[in-house]
Amino acid sequence: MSKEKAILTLLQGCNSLKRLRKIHAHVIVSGLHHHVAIANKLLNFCAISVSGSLAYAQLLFHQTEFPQTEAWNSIIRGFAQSSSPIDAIVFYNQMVWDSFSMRDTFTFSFVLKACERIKAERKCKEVHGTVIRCGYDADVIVCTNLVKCYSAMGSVYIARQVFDKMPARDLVAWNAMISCFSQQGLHQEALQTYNQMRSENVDIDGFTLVGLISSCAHLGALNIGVQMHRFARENGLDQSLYVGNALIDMYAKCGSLDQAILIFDRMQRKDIFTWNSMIVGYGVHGRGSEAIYCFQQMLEARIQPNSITFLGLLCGCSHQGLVQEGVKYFNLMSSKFRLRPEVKHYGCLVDLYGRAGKLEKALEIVSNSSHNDSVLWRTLLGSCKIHKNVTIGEIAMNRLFELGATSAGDCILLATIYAGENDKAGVSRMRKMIKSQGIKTTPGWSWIEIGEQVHKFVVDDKSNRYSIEVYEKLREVIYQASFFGYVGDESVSSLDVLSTIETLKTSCTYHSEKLAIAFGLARTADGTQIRIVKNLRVCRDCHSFIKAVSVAFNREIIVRDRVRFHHFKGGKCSCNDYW
DNA sequence: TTAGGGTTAG
Repeated sequence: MSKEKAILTLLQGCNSLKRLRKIHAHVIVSGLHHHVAIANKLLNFCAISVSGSLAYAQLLFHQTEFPQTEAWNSIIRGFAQSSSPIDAIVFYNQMVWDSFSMRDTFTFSFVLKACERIKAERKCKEVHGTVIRCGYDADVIVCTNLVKCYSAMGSVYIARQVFDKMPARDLVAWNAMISCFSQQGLHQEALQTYNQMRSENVDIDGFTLVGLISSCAHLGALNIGVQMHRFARENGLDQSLYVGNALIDMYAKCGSLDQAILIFDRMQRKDIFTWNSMIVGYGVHGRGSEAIYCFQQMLEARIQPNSITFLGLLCGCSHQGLVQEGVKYFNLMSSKFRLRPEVKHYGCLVDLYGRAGKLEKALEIVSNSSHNDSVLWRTLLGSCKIHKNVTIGEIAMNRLFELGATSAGDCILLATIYAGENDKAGVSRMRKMIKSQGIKTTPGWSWIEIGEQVHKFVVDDKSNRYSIEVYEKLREVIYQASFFGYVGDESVSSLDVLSTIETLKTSCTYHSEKLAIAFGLARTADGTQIRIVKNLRVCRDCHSFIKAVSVAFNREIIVRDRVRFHHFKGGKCSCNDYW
C-alpha cells in the first residue's frame, strides 16, 4: 500500500481530534501536507465532525496554498452549521474573490444554510442571483435551500415563486414548501399545497405529515387531522416521535383532549415536545390539576422543563382558579429550574390573580414589573372587566394610553366596565376615543370545518358564497334559541353587549361565530359535534346564544377562542361563564 | 465517502 493510501485509510477510521493531530504530524513528516486528497480529508474532518475543531480547520485552511472548491466548501459548511454562521458568509465572500476555485452546488447549499440561520436576507437574494447566473437554478437541492431560506425570513411569496419555477420537485422540496406555509401561519395554503402534491401523485412521508398536522391544529380542522392520523397508522408513521407530538397538539387544539391523552399514554418515547404539548393541552382546556400532575410525571421521567412548560402550567392554574399553585410554580421557575420568567409568564401571573379577583395584587405585579409591556396592562384590564372594577380599569387604560398602545379592544373592555355601572358617559367617551384616535379595530372571524373543507366567516360578512343560506338559517336558529333562554341583542341594552371589538361596528346578531354555527347546523347531520375556531374572545351575547343553541338543537359545540376552549353542552359551558 | 426535512409558545 502506498503512503498516501495508508494515510487516507487512517483518516477514514479517525474518531478524535487527538488522533487527527497525530495523523497530521505524520503527514507533515512524510512531506504529504500538499497532497490535495489528504489535505482535503484532514480539513473536512476538522470542519464537520463532532470530534473535530473548527479552529483547527481554520488553521489547516490557511496553510493551504491554493484552496480548491472542496476545501472552501468544507470550511463554509463547517461554519454554516456552527454557532457562528456569519463566518460561513465571510469565507464565501473570500471565495468569490479567489480566482483558483469555482463555486458549485455544494457551495450554494452551504452558504444558503448560513443565510437561513442568521436570516441574512440581502445575502440570500445575492446568492439567489448568482445561482441563476451560474445555471444552478434547476438544481432541486439548491432550490429547496432557497425555499427554506426565504421561508425563514418570512418571504413566503418569493419562496413559492422559487418552488413554482423548479423544473422538478421531489418529496423534500414539497415538504419544505408545506413547512414554509405552516410556519408562517398560512395553514389553508399548507393544505392546498398538500392537495396539489397529491394530485401530482407525490407520496407523502412523516415530514409532510408533521407540517400538515400542525396546520390542522391551528385551523381546528379535526376531520382532516383524523385523516392524517389514519394515514400515519396505516403507513407505520404513527410510531414517529415527531408525528406523535404533532398529533397530541392537534387533538388538544381541536378540542379532543381525550384523544390527545390516549396518544400521549401510548407513546413509547417522550421528549420535551411531547410533555409540553400535553401540559399546554391541559392548560388551554382549563384543567390545571391535570397539567400539574403531568408536570410531576415529567420530572419523574427526568425531562427538564422549559419556559413553554410553565406557560402551560400557569395557563391551567389561572383558568381553574388555582392561585396558590400557580404562584408556587411561577416561583419554582427561577428558584429550582433556573428559568427567567418572560413577559408572557408575568402575563399569566397577572391573569392568575386578576381572574381570582385579587386585582390589587395584580396591579402591584404589573406596576413593579421590569417589563413595561402593554400586554400586562391589557391582561389587567381584562380582569377588571370580569370583576367590574372601574378604578383599576382606568389606571390600566391610562398606562396603555401613555405607552401609545391603546387598541380598539382595550376601549371596548373599559366601555364594558362602564356599561356594567350604567355609566353612559364612560361608554360614550370610549366610542369617541376609538373614532378620534383612529384606533384600528380587528375584524372578528371564525373557522368551521365541514367535511374536509375549512370555511371562514367574517363578522357581518355578506360576501361569503353561502351568505343567503347562512343568514336565513341564523334567523331560524335565533328564533329556536329564544325558547331556551337566549335573549337576542335587540332586547338587550346596547350597553350590556359592548364586549367585543365586533360590537362597536355592528350588531351582535351577525358575529362570525353565529354565522359559522348557523352554517354548521345547516350542513351537518343531527347530533354532530360543531367545532369553531375564533380569532377574538367570545362576547357575552354569543356565549349565551351558544349555550341556548346547544340545548335547542341538542348539539355539543366546542369553541376555541383566542385564549381558551369553551365546551357547550345541554345549555352549559365548561368555563362556567367565567372567561 | 461534500448537500436539502419535522412538532409545543408567539
